[in-house]
Amino acid sequence: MFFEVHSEKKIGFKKLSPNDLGLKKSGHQTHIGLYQHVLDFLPDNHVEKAAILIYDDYCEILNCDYGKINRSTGKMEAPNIKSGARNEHTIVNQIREFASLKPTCEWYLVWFGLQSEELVFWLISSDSEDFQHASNIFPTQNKVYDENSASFSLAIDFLEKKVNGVSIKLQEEIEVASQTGKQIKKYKKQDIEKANKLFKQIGYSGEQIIAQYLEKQKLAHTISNYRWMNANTESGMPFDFIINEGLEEENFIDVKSTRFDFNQYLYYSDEEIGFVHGLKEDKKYSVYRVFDMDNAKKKLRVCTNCMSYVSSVNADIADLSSKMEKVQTILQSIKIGVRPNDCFVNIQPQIIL
DNA sequence: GCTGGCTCTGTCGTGTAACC
DNA sequence: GGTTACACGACAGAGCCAGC
Repeated sequence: MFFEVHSEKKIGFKKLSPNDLGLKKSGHQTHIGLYQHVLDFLPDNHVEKAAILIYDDYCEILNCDYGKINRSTGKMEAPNIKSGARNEHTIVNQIREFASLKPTCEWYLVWFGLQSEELVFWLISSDSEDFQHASNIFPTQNKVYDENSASFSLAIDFLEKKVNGVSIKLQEEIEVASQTGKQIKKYKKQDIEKANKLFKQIGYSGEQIIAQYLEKQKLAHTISNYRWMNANTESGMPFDFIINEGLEEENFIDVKSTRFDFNQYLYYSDEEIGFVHGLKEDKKYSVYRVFDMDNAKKKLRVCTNCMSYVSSVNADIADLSSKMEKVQTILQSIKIGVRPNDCFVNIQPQIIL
């Protein structure tokens, strides 16, 4: 999701000096020096950018002050990223904090820009597995690699997997933000919009997978029939399928899909809670949780019996709504998130789809 | 292969601002 | 007013390359 290398197609690879790392007591360096011709799309004057720092399994979006030294000749050169104030959470300060924990290691930095003009910094310590990969990819230290270099495509391929792999937590947060509308400052509006689009695609793919699964069940006479509400157009109903298990018995199915693990939060609107709460006793409601959607083998767990949870939440919503009315305020819509393990009494073992 | 000039990068002295 | 932190930029040295 994050990974689209900037069209300048340059990657810098540098061994960091003790002064870069802030490890030399006599040094006063307040920046890490970078090389020219990488991040040339940024202005010469110092600008604050969002940057992703990756170090082993650590991945975080931090502030980064990028710029160049203004020489007396008027030339702008020697690009660098500044440390900022001591307590400021910047790329340089975080790199120096990691380096201070292993003062005997050698440290390397890989950096490049994304099409979104965000920056990526990959910090590597000489005692890490990443260092072995980096040594294979980059045969020469302290060099700028471009698309004509054999290392470039190798590096992009490895870094794409690395960035997408270690940024799972960030992507989970964005998936949540896309479903709830929650504003998180570090994510740009485009990221949320992309995640929202992706989430809708994943939601529809999940429903398609369940439609195929139910078709097989129907042929095996495990169920008598089913109806897919969104097969042609989005129905707007608070459920996705109705399954007929016997002549009269109806089971309302809501398919909740995620690229991540089973226990990622499920999100309900107050309308969905009201619908489930209002079901008659002869009707059933289940969530078909489709997870690991990024893998070739998607997984399913069927979750049933959430009436106790729904009754409690519905009462709380009604109570809150009533209290708001007392101060001439209406409760227009609510989104609630809950982990499947915390709201369903019966959760069936996983099925590989 | 050697030399000299140019470019690039890292180091660190110094001025300034912030803080106590 | 003294101390500390930070930013700026001069300068040294390494690396590169053209000319011989």
